[in-house]
Amino acid sequence: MALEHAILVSLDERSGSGYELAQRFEKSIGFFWAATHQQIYRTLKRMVELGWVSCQEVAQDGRPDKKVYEVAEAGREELARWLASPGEPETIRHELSVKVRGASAGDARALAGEIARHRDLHAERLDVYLAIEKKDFPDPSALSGRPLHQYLVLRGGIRAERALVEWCDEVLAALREDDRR
Amino acid sequence: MALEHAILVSLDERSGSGYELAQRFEKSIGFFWAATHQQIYRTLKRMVELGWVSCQEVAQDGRPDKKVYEVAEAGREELARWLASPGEPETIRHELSVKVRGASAGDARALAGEIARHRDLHAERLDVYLAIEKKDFPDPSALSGRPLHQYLVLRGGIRAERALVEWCDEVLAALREDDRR
DNA sequence: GCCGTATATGCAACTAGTTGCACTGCACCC
DNA sequence: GGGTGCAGTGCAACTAGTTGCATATACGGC
Repeated sequence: MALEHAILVSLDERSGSGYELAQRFEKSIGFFWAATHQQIYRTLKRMVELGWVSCQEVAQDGRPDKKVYEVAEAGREELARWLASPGEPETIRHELSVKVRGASAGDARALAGEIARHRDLHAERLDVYLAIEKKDFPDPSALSGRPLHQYLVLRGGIRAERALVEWCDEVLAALREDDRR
Repeated sequence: MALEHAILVSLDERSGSGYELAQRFEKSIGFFWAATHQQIYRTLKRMVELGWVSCQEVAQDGRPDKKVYEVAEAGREELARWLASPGEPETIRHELSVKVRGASAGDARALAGEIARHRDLHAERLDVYLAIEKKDFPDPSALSGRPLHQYLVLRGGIRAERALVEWCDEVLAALREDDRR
């Protein structure tokens, strides 16, 4: 499992509470590793037991107390070990492809609507990524170390979303053409 | 869940046993929806209970008996309903991106080796897809209906693998450059 | 005072997916 | 007659992920 490791990576960048982590998984880390707050809280608990992170309760005024987590020495070791260890390529589960493949069993027009919807969702995501690229990484060739790594991951997101948008367009064009005949 | 639907799509193309389905998930459907034989057998059982597929035991000579599954009327209806119904975009879980983002916490050289390995895996997959494209779809503009849909899904695989190979190359070049400085 | 929203954490029950193993039948080879 | 390997089905136990709900503090608006 990699959720532990995704959390280690995030806490290594900056210590924080479960709540803060959940927000990062909403808007940054979550772009390439999705997780709900439930998963995060449960996993943090386990990681404390493993000694990978340490936990400190912090009282706040105007807000409920929070538990701030920090990567421990054992966590840093585990992270380094995991980074270098071979992993399987992802198991692919792409629902939209299943739908396209099954198109003959249903209404091709309705399916085209669904694909157009996904096309727009991916185009939106792509725009978000491109905006981040422009704002946070105006001069990529000057990057080094951590910011470089963050930039490279963003580049992966851009490539993936762009590929999806283009594929949706290809599918839509082909379905339209097939419909005309 | 979409495994039921992936199975419906596959059985709609051609009826078959759990074993045959498991093989298709290894080499064709599995390119975009992964499933083990365990999942398939369990799900087929459930689908019989739901009335989505019918099952017939077939004696074979020289081999153990098998159960051949076929899409039932209710299954066809369910498939048509599902095709037109909106689905969420996939929850992304891309381990390699997590590793790149965490690169600063470990040995960048070792990580580069891991990325190169994945690059080759994706390049291999890409070659497989391109070979299928060349062999099974020599004239894409003439395609229609089911073969067209199959071709379009293959095109998605090609685009995705190509994007991954190119991203790995970009990451490797950037890490090398950063290492030199 | 009540409602909505944001911060903050968590249990319980469920669904989905993985891993390891077990069994049968038969063919083929040494 | 013993091993290997493919075809074929399946249970049991586990890990991972989802969903619905519960709880508490506190700020601001009506």
